[in-house]
Amino acid sequence: MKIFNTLTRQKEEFKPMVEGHVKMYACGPTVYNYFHLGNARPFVTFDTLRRYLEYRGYTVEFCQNFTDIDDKMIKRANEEGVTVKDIAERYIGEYYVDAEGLNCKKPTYQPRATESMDAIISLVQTLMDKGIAYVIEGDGVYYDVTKFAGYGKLSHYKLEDLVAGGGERKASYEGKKNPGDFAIWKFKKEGEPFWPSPWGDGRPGWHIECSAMIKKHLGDTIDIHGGGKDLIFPHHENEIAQSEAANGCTFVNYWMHNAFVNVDGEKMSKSLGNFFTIRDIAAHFPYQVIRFFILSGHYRMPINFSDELLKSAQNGLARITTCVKNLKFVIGKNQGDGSGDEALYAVISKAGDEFISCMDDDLNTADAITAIFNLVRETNTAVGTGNCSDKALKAALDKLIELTDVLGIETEEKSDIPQEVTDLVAKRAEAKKAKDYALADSIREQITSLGYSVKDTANGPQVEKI
RNA sequence: GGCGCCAUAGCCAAGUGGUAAGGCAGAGGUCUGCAAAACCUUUAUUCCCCAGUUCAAAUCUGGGUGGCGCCUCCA
Repeated sequence: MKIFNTLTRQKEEFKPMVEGHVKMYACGPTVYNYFHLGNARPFVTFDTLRRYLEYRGYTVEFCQNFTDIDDKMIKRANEEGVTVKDIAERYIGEYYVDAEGLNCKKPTYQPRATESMDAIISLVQTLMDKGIAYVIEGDGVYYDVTKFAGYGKLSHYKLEDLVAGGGERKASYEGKKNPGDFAIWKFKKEGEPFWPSPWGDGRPGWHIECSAMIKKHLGDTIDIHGGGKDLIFPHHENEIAQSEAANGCTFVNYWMHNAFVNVDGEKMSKSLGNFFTIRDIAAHFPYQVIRFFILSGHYRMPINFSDELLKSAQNGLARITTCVKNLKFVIGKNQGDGSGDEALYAVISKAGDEFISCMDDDLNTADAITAIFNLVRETNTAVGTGNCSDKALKAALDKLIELTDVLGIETEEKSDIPQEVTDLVAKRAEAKKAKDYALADSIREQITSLGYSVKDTANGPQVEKI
């Protein structure tokens, strides 16, 4: 598999440290609110990567954190007059509602910053011991970026440029040795939660959390680290600085960054106020459609969000799910002689190969979906000609479910048809047989009003929940 | 000012040196009592513009134009 590595800015052959085993980390949410579509993109992307690696036989240790202590958490808690912990508990709960809706598998480890204080303090201590961090009285513990030679290697920013300040930069220089220095421990302020530390009560800086949690759960060096592009600098650059300076070894072998979700061509973000939460979108479109929409473009390309595009994704996904439904319906009823089996098996095998080669190419889900669509079309044709055996059709069905499952797209339906509906379907079939179409149509209306649809096929009436 | 990304049909979107995938929407047709689903046909002599390299470029190089992002919390 090839992965585009932000560090080298090229696609590289992916080789995990230990054969057959992958350690990966993705930055999780700051739990002060519902998450929006832009936030969802990395969750879905890296969940898909994880699923694909597992599909290819790797054992994956996947860690995704919860940032449950930071300025926004505190602000939110103060606004509502509750504790930071209350806010965290609430939005971690809400996170799971949406993440599960989007069919993101639970990561192997989901550490919370507030439950990782030992690891965080220990890492700060190491940086202090090595003379890389320093204390600013009444402020916090800071990282001296000039003490790490590799600073800037991920973002490809030069320290001079950062120091020069590039016009827009408004970093406070007060007390800091260099403008690029950043807080790894912030001393407590009135009304803020704090934890004891050797340098004074306080709370961790944002960047140190990830470094500490990665070290604790995955080790000093990991295979893959992912996140949104906007985290490259300063967040991930700082993680490298902290971890490599402290541990004395390579921190991450492959850095992956997804592009943004745009609205009218502009980045969806909380500060611009042009964001749509997953919860809101889910009120209009099924979660599966949202996931499918995210995966319909390559993760390093920006995608635009609009109602029209979601609708288009919904129609496209329906093509796949309809195919699965139709297959399930026809298998067992079909009288095919098997003369088309060989051709169908070839199509199934080809689709599987194509899917893998697309995904191997830097997780090209857009192309992988094309492989699925090709399988759908060929399968529909096979069903239409009616010359395939149940066994071959079942193989097509299995392959469709297998491939969509790698993408985290559910095609399985669990709804049972109530007896009442089944009876009506039978009644309608009789009416049709008697050519009493008026009655047949009125029964269909009854079925529809009960929330089901019935369509006539060569293999009899097919019922499904609307 | 520094660093970087993007520009392909009505819309979305792959392809990144070998002669334009796929999806949505539209049109026509087949099937069907009707409906639904499905299938077939159809929609870019051409990939923002200009120049160059090459037998060959949407793909490489240079220069434009337009849009976006990071450098500050941000997925």
